[in-house]
Amino acid sequence: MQEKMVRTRFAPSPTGFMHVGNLRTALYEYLIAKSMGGKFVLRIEDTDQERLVEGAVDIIYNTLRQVGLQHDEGPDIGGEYGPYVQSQRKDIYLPYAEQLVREGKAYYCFCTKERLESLHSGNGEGEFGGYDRHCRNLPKEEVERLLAAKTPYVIRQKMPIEGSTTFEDAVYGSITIENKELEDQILIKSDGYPTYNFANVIDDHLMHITHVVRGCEYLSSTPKYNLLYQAFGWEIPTYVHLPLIMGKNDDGTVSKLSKRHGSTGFADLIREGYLPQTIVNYIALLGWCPKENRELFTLSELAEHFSIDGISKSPAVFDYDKLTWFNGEYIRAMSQEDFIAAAMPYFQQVFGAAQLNWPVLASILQPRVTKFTQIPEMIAFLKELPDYPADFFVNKKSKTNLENSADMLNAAISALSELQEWTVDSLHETLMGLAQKLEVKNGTLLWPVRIAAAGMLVTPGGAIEILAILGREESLRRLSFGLEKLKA
RNA sequence: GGCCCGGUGGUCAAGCGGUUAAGACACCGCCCUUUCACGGCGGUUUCACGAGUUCGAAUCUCGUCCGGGUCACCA
Repeated sequence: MQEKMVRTRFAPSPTGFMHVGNLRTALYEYLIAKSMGGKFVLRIEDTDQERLVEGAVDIIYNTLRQVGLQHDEGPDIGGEYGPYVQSQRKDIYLPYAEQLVREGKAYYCFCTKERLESLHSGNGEGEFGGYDRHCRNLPKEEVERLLAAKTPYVIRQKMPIEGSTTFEDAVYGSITIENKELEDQILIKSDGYPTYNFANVIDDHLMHITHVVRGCEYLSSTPKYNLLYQAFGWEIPTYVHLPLIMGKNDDGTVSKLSKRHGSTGFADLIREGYLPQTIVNYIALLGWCPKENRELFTLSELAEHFSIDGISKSPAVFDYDKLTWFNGEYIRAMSQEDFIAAAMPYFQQVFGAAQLNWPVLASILQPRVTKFTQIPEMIAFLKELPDYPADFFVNKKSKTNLENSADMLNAAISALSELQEWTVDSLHETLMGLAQKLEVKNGTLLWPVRIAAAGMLVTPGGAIEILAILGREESLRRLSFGLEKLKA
């Protein structure tokens, strides 16, 4: 019993933008292949010569590399079934279309765009506005005459007029569509390039793709694919249609995720401070659920646990809150070295080239940050003391008021002035010892110290860490300044 | 509008004829605590509706409603 090697393909068009929906499709294609020991193929679909975008292919490579979706075959690394760029395969498609013409399964169509447009506008809304099959039964001599006269043409597939077509989808089950709903679709465009649908079928067959994985917006065109496979007598692949990713609109409704819902491009999310592995983990769970009750997965763990029967049928709303939670989880799981390295650009945004006690700064930030982009705002107070009112010193729970805050600050300043070493440990020891000596609760001493050191009610980290980062000189300056404020 | 596909809390979702209807995010409360966060504990909130099948339905069937997708010489 030898199973056929599973092969999936990611077939993006180089549009210059990697939508998370596309990325999720790529992810599932990768996971389906890898979970079954198969191969994942990258194919660039650039048959639309009018929409070519400079550098767009590099964006595809970069994105796949950042998230770790390493393909086994593709334009950059080659493979047995290349080339892997459709524009380089241009000559492959026409002979297949001509074969269908010879066999009476397709035909030349000479209709002008103008005529086709009039067809669409002719009947009112709601009517089936498809092609009227004007050229389907043109006399042979007429076809030859028009061809000889170099009349521009397209090649269309003859759809059955009667009956219905049924196909199986691994997610949605058995789906039947009446053939009369199907238009005689164009296979070869007048510029000689194949249409997306046609090239897709030819390439998938030639590249031995076993699982055709794509968004379920293709569900209703799948019968056309099937009919094409049948016309050639080719084996039909396993279809895996994925539920759509939706975005929430302002009015509470949902629709296919698009730019108006916020950042929907991979690059946008990265720019906003999300980690590549966060994005992978989150979108893996949008439309798929593991057998066990668990949410945190690395890419290789996903490949281990993925299975098609866990794919959901219903559309999923993209939730930025949950994505942010995932990001926080990944940030907290980082080693301190990695965290510092990743946060350094944001540190430098505030401090320039200055050197601070990065480990202490990291220790207070890492459990609090959910996106790296939050960092500059969170640490700005360390660079410059904000203006703050004296009543910040008053806190009921810590039992502080204007009078005892001044006392606390006074005591703290004299104790800290004596301090030899300026570290978290020595500061901790000194201030805790002082509170004990003064017979006040820790909060009574530390609240005013923190307020004077930070100038803010809410800070990342406590008084001790903040003093440690500030250093002796700046700390004492800020504490004295606070004391002045209380005396005034 | 035709056709296709969906519908379990605000969101992601488990569930495949018998469950007190998991879990996560978000939200609220408590604890921890020098603020916030982290962590711990607890809580509010769900099977779209109506028939039918069945001893028994979130699970099966039909209808209704709602939502989405699709109807190109785009991919």
